[in-house]
Amino acid sequence: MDNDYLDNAKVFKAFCDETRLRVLELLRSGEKCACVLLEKVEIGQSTLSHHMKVLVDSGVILPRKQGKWTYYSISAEGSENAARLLRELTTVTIASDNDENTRCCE
Amino acid sequence: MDNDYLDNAKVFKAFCDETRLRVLELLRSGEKCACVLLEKVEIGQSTLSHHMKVLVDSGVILPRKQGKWTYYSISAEGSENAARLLRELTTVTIASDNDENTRCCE
DNA sequence: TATTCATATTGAAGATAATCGATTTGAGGT
DNA sequence: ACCTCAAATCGATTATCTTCAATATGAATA
Repeated sequence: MDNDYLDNAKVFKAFCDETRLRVLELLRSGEKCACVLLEKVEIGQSTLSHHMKVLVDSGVILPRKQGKWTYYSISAEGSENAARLLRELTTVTIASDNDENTRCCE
Repeated sequence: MDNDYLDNAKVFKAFCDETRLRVLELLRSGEKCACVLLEKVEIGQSTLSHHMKVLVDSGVILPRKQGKWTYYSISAEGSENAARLLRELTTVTIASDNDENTRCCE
């Protein structure tokens, strides 16, 4: 129950940081190796690793290990899930202006 | 340019915090006065005010002042903007698996 | 198994965000 | 004008996030 809020918040953490938005933008043109991301975004290796973890945990980014390298790509499923969730969170269930909840302190 | 990242990040900050997700959920059933939100979410008055500012700044929530009271509601326009932006940020422009960017370190 | 290299993890620093109590602002009512 | 009350702002504290350097892990190779 309470965890739902935290789980949902986690999804959108992917889009809340400048560096992660930069990484996402790079991945829009296709799957990339971590080393490629590292040389394009100006941050340290451990910092990139941390951000990739946040992105993967959000479900928006998919990791693929191949030998020593890790490749990352945008997950269509994860993205749709995020979009669907955002819509859910902002869908007004009752449009009535005379809603009892509207009035207060009177 | 650089500000785009920060501006975009700001939109999704609305969904990154447990308390703000609680407020959003309450607003799904229609416009609410700040005092109603205050008694339903267990936080201090100044804290609620801070969160409402973040929500309004994201564009997802619309404030309406009426006398001493402020009413808040989910903005359909702001929500659609956020949904559209999320889709934009996660849309892969080139689906090709043979993308030159995929390969690295070889 | 020893070495190399890519990535993950750890630990510590600094930056940003959340929270609260106290005060201020601003609109209504007396 | 004064008082009242809702909401915003301020100042300080605590918590969370970002970042880096150093170290550990784990896969490939010699």
